[in-house]
Amino acid sequence: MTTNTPQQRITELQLLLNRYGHEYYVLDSPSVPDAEYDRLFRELQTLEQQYPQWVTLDSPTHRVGAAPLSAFQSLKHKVPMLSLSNAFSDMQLSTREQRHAELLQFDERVVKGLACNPVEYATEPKFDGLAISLVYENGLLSYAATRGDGITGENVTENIRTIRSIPLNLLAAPSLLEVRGEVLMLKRDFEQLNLDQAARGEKIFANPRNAAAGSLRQLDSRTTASRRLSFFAYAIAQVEGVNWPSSHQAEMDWLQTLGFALVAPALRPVVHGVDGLIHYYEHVLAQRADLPFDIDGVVYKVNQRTQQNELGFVSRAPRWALAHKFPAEEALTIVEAIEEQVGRTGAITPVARLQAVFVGGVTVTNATLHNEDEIKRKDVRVGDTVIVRRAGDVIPEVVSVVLAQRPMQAGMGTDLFSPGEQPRYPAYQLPSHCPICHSPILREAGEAIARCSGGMVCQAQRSQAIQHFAGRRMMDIDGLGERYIDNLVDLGYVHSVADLYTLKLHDLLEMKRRADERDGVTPESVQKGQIASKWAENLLAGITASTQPSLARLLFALGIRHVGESTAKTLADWLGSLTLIRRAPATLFAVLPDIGDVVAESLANFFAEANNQAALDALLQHVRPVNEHPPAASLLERLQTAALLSKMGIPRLSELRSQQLAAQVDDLVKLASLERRAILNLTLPAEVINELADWLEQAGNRENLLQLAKLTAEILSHLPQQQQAAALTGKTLVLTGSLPNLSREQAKTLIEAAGGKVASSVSKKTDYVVAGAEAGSKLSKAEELGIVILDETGLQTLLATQTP
DNA sequence: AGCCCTCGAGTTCT
DNA sequence: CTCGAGGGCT
Repeated sequence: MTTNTPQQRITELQLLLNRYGHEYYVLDSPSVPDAEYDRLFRELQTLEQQYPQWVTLDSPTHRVGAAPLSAFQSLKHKVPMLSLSNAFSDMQLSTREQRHAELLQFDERVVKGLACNPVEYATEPKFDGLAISLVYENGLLSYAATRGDGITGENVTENIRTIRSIPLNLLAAPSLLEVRGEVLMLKRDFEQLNLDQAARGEKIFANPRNAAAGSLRQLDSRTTASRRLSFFAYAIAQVEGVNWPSSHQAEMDWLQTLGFALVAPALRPVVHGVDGLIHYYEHVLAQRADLPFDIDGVVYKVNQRTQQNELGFVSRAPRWALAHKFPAEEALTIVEAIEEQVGRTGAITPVARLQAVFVGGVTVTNATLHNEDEIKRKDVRVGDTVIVRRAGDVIPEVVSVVLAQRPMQAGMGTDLFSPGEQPRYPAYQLPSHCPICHSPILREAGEAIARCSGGMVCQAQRSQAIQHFAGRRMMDIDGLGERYIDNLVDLGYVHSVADLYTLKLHDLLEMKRRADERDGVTPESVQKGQIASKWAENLLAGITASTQPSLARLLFALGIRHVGESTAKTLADWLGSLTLIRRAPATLFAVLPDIGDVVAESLANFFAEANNQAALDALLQHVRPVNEHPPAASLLERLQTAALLSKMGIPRLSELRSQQLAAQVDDLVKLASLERRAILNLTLPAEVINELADWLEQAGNRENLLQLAKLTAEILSHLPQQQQAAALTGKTLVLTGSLPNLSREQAKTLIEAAGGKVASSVSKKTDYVVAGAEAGSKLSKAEELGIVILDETGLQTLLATQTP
């Protein structure tokens, strides 16, 4: 061996070890014995310790992990990690057409969209692991992130570095490359890990997926390094510096030459037409158990990129790809009881308590039965043997009852009970009264869900209202978990959300002590007391930290029916202040975008309730929304008399007629004060006039109109004086494809800030379409309709233009 | 009147 | 994640 400088030797060892590692972990064909690898590895470690100045980021020694983090940082994806549409095959059905109905539909849509048959599809197994995005800059792994919600993930770079089958530097280096793939644990590594864990008396993982997730979520990457994780690439999200390969298959082949691990080519063939897809599905399903890793289905992608672009996206999923899931694993168990849960809105949900059964990788003991009709349809009874599965691989569900195994019923000659006795296995009956507060349970006509009528009288609803209030997306009160809320409510320390803000340290400690006593938990020692007081201090800090929410969060936190995160934001953005919102009539709410009659009524009803107003007053003693502002300038056009009139629910008053009417009585006050005679003189079709006159004479309508008029005048007077319209006031834009520098969210925020509206689909009313890379069908539609199409620069220019 | 999409609400387990 | 309901558009 030639002797050279330590620096040269370090580089040499790094290259060698990276090559051997690649052979071992990616190609699965090592060219040197493990002992030789270990020897070189130790030599490199020693040298690097002596000469830390020559250690590089991509050194294989970095794979042993770095110092622990205190938390993962969140990281915004440059290109969102989309999800795929799902299809299932119903194995119960006999003909191929019935079994694969959803798959056939997919192919049909693709064929139609491309005018090409048969279409060339790239296939691959659908790994049951964790989706990860890897970003390489000039060939070096610069960061790695989890999928998260698809927009924002967590920075797990340190942990990812320890995965041997992920190259730290690429064999050829585009200036930028973002690769998507799945981190998972091979079955054999999972089994070995559990053996090791058991030997050390540590926790056993339920399945490879959980083991992989648990390992990747370690804050101490040295732990991750000790677990054997694998990575398989399946997509490219960004490339710069070289041409983007022209097909999915070419992308994959290229990734392989760069050093990424892929599944064996036989498992990812390119097939033709729907027959090819079905054949591939059956083929993979048959060998599922023999694969070295868990999969939960297969994925089909239109192979040619030009065709992918042609098909584009529907909302968040590409139209050119489909995840075809295998039927979920099913298991038999017994229904031990059916109990009712009471939700935040009083919704009564029957839940089956099941004899514990292992299915789909976890032990299931509960399964929702959704509602009364669902139970009736499936006829689930206590004592029944049922088939359960994890729907969408997450939520357990009762598929059906095995009637043949239902214990014998009355009159069937059973020895279970004597003649004349009630049948022991009666059909399920929804209780008439709430199990918690005993208020009547009511079910509105046409609704699937029955609700407890107790409102805030019901302790279940009260404590869940508080839980909702404290939630992360609402007031975000740290340290206030479900159990503590229940205790605080049960023991009478908290009756409504405002009470949270007057809690004192000694209240919390006393509550804790009483709860422990009640539950028969004896406080063991002083130490335990310290833990409790630590918890109490944290909670108080969390409560204090929540006193300055945004208006939208506060509105969402109130838990008004039909008002979620997005509606709360609409209200906050358009109306701007709680003072206005809490006394607005339904019609004003209904004027806002995406708020119709039902939501508007729900809001008005909430604020019409004296108790709610009082609770809100109490809350405002402690909490102040920080970002209240005057109503949005663009509210003006929505408040024009004609717009309001068409929202008033006056029979026969269409939008057009509303405009005609508004032209004659330009103000609601005037209209409200008109005598019947005067109305009859208006120039509108006779039947409209009559209906209008009748409507005005009906109880309350005239008053409503006046109230609305007064409020409108008041709002108008609060609107910002400078009628300098923002650049995009009243314009509707549609975004399609991905923009080079702006995420969808950012673009949307900018457009809205300029007074524009972002719609999801192109129609005649669309003013501009902003198209980026991989723009889909929305672009072609825009072209058809002759709508102005902008790129990102065009959008920026437009935003910068101030129309007077 | 009917279709498509988005939003809200409910749920399980680690 | 999934269902159902509400809202907006054709």
